[in-house]
Amino acid sequence: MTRAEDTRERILFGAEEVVLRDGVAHLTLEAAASQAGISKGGILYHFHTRAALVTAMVQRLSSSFDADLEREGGLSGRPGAFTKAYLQATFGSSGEVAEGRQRRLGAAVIAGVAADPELLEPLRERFVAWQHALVADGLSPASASLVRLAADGLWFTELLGLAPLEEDLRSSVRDELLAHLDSALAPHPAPTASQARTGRGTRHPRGGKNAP
Amino acid sequence: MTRAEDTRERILFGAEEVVLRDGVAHLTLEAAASQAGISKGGILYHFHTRAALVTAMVQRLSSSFDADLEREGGLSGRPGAFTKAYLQATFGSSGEVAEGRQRRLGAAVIAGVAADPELLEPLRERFVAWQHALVADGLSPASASLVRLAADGLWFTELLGLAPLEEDLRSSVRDELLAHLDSALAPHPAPTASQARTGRGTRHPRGGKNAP
DNA sequence: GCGGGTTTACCGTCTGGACGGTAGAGTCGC
DNA sequence: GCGACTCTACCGTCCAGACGGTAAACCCGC
Repeated sequence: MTRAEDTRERILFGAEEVVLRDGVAHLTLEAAASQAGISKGGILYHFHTRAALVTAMVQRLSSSFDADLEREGGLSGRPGAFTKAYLQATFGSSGEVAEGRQRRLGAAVIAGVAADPELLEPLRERFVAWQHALVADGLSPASASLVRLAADGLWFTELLGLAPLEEDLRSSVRDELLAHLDSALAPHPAPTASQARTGRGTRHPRGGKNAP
Repeated sequence: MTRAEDTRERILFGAEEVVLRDGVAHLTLEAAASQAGISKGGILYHFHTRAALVTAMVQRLSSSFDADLEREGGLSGRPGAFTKAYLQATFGSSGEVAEGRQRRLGAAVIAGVAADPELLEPLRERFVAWQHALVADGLSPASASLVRLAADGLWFTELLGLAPLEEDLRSSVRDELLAHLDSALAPHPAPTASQARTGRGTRHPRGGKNAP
């Protein structure tokens, strides 16, 4: 049991490694095998088909993000907590280590979409669930969705290396999103003298339903 | 000439079609060929190698977006114009038609990253240029980048079908981003009576450099 | 506590098919 | 009749998956 699960982990880890290093096109069973220090037959014992391997990679990704959300307090039930957790889980606390992990996990998506779009189905379902949680988080749906889009955008651009933001700009954006989030939490803040009201633009714009 | 360019277009169009319908894995020369109503040899006349085909798809994507930016007035030089154009070009004016086009063009990215990450190099350069233009657009770098991330996030989630926003939520978010953008343009708005001031949260947070 | 049987975990080889790319022979407009 | 364009074989390679084998781990009656 422990033995087998350990090997499984090594295989998944190795597969991610291959994708990041050589690109998805080079993710063959043999490549993943040798990366994990195992034979091709060995891989096929754990994953009956190549698609099964990729699926496992994708599932690993979404459950990892779920864990992050919980660790960031997204399930506390406090209004805005989920959105904030979504933001923090994506932007990460310390950018250095997190980035590698983000990219590592993103490799799964790349592998998934490359192999066959329908392998992303389980991931799609998770995204729908997250979107549900976001719009029902106590903020206006638009504000929560805005935060989500920005977070997803960050992840995406860093994943593909499409002009990812520099460290300091990145944290400025995060701060700005956090501020936006706070202001969206208190739409009618009974303006207390000098404390600037940051509201408006975030009064509830009709009760949005959620993603398809 | 016209004849050849026409065929070239048909090939690129067909290739996108295949990616969207069957997934990147099925984008073979033969598949693209038969989609374009041509033979494999015919394709190889126009694109000496498969990589050349994918590269052309990617270039088509970025120049198309550049055209959108210009059409949206992004090159007017007015402060904030580029950021606004970036936003509008991504969110599109009418969501129906635009979405198909977005996905169609996104197919190129998928194809690129799947085949070989380094085929995205030209696209990376474009992204860097856009990011440059954004941070130098007259708003705070963080505000401009925030808008960019949200736009990229929208594109990405719609591309992969990862819980894309519904039509009305989508436009709510766009409106909120536009409001954010306006407020970032006028950081010290000399509050004119009842007109709500939407500022703060966007005062310039140090002069961020731009992406690597 | 030992031998026979079963399961688990893995290995190495083989094959059928797909795919990128090549060679060369048309075809057709000008 | 030339050159741009397109076609039809064809080759070599690569890879997923099948398959048969092996060796250790684990029962389990006795």
